[in-house]
Amino acid sequence: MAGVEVPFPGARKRPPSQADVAMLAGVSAQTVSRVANGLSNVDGQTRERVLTAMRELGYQRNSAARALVLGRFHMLGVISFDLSAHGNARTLAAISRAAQAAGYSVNVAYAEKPTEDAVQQAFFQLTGQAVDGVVVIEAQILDRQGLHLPSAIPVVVADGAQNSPFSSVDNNQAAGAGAATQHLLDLGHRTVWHVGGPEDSYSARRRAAAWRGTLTQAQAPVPPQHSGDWTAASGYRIGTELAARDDVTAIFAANDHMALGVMLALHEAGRDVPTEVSVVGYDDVPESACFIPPLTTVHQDFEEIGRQCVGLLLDQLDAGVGSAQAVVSVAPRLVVRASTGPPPAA
Amino acid sequence: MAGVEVPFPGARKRPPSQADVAMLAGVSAQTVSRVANGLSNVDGQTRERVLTAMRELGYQRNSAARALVLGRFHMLGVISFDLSAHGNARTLAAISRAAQAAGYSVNVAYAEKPTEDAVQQAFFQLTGQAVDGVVVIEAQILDRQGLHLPSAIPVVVADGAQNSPFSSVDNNQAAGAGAATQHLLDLGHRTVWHVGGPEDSYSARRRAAAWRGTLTQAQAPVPPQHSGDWTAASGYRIGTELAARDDVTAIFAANDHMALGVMLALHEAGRDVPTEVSVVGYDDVPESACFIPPLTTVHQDFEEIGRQCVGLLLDQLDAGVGSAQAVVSVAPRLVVRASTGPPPAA
DNA sequence: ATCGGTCATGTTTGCGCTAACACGATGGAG
DNA sequence: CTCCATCGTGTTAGCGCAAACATGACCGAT
Repeated sequence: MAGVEVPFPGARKRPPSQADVAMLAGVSAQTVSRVANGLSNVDGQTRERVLTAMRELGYQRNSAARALVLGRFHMLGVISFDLSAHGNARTLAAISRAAQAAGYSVNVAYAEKPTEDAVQQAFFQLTGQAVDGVVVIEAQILDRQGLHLPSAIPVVVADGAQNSPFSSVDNNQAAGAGAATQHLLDLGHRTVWHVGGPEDSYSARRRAAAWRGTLTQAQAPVPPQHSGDWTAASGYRIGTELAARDDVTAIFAANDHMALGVMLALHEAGRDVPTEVSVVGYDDVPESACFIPPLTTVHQDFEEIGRQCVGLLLDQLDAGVGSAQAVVSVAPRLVVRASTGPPPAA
Repeated sequence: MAGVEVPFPGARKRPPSQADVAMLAGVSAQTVSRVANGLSNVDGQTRERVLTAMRELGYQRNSAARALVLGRFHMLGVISFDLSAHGNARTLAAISRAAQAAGYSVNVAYAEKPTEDAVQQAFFQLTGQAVDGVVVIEAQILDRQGLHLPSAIPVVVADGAQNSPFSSVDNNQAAGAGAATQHLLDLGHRTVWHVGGPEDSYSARRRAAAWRGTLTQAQAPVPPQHSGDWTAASGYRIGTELAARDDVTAIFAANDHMALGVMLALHEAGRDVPTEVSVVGYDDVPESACFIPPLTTVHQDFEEIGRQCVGLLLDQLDAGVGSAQAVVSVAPRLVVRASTGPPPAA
């Protein structure tokens, strides 16, 4: 009997607005706005009445109207190419969490292939959908300045090219890959073979470069590099070749899944891990501790990556887009398990 | 040197509006709107002039203003609990793809735990951020009607409870788990042991129920069920127990990662797969073909799930929220690999 | 008592867009 | 040659919100 407007099915075309709440609470719409925004200059009793009215009507701010008037959307865009890759999914989750904590939502645009066209399209989709900033996960081609950004929108690249014109956050891949290689050398291996990721991936390139650099610095011979496509199947294929060579005693794969494929190939060739061949991966996917044998690998802190991405983006938003370009590196950590050991006695 | 306005740093406070384009093209804002929406009743030459002006200014529709006036946001919300789980990440990717194809964006809300509070909060975040519909991935507690939805918003549940008040899309888990169990029985195993997922997961419950049902129907004894938490580590822990029992010759794990842990435990206990013990997983994660040995498992079509989710949501949007509740089931497929074989000769 | 200052609240305005309507020009039917 | 439908285009209004400004009540200091 009171003014309680029960939303019965089918009725109520539009959700309640500030005006509705204002009417019910007997105040002006502006006062409702002040309460909704938590401004201090509202009388305690008035605020209570407004809050009650809000609850009664189930009022929620219309974010479109709010965005329209503020010019800010409180939404971040994420462009990703392959969410079935563990690292990318984890990074997205972390970005989402960090954004949520900062009061932002995350809008995901999925680009099938990391071609320039696809990225361009994803950018349009996002800016068209009203985002305040964009994170690109594992961008491979963003160094091409050909990207025509519709407006001066902040962009942060996660695990992308380091020479890109954008701020970037990534794992210190050089440190991780270097530690992995050095670990094998320290065990006494004469050299380390590398199963790399795809050539067009900057992550893969940086891991390979660090592998090569570490070998060179240790004056170890640098074996020819093999390149897979991150999948276990490609690791298996390359592993088959490597298993056939007696002089291969240590293999560093650019990710855990390829390492898994390598180990299967070694197993089928009758070469034991780690007594005959040592294998190291990269990523520390949760199940790598249960590989046969448990895999020595490099652990990455995706949560930190996500936090940093969102942090940089919000910084740029506050400081204006022209602000300084930042490059943040997150330290990885070598996790030693049972897949590595000293080389067989020569 | 033409009128191409290059966005130089710091300049240009606000992006161009329809009015700006209209000015440049010498038409009214309404005509620009018509062109932007692809309406037919615009003269060819006029359209060209407008399009040229749009390109010159780099015009993009302001989706906030558009949403404000239309009451539609062209955005779908997705609530997810654990993106590091392979299936969830794949489902999200598929939803994103399908949504994009339908002209919708995807807003991801990450709920840490599938508690009612967290879901409620995620819902508020999404509806507050202006979405037209919501997909909940792997909801565990949505049967509680206690969920207080802010408005009559379409909701579809992917892989959640089947008795929920919402439309749902999921894998036909009964068929998949049944096929896995039957496969082992057909090979001659007297019975099949089950390593289940967490008790509060509907997916896990349904797989376990189908396993039990298949055994019962075949008049095979039903061994006690063990429950893990989807991780390889929990599979390993349970696998250690099972490996100690001589009467265990066939194990069906509720996902591939737990199967991996089980196989490691069997390996360490000196029990060979598949000659002594057969193992089947669920999910067909891409790397399961490279487990040692390659894993027999159940393949799920995540793309189809994503498509169906988006389809149902858009149907509800068009038909009104009161429309019929739909339950869609996507058929899984048993993939037989090297981890299963006949039991050892008794 | 008078004044400037503070506080709570109301009023006005416009963000960018599209639905609805208005209007003039054209064209075929009568 | 008139009439009305059609077509291309312009005009107006309002979506829900918050910034800017306006108002009036109250206060302590003079």
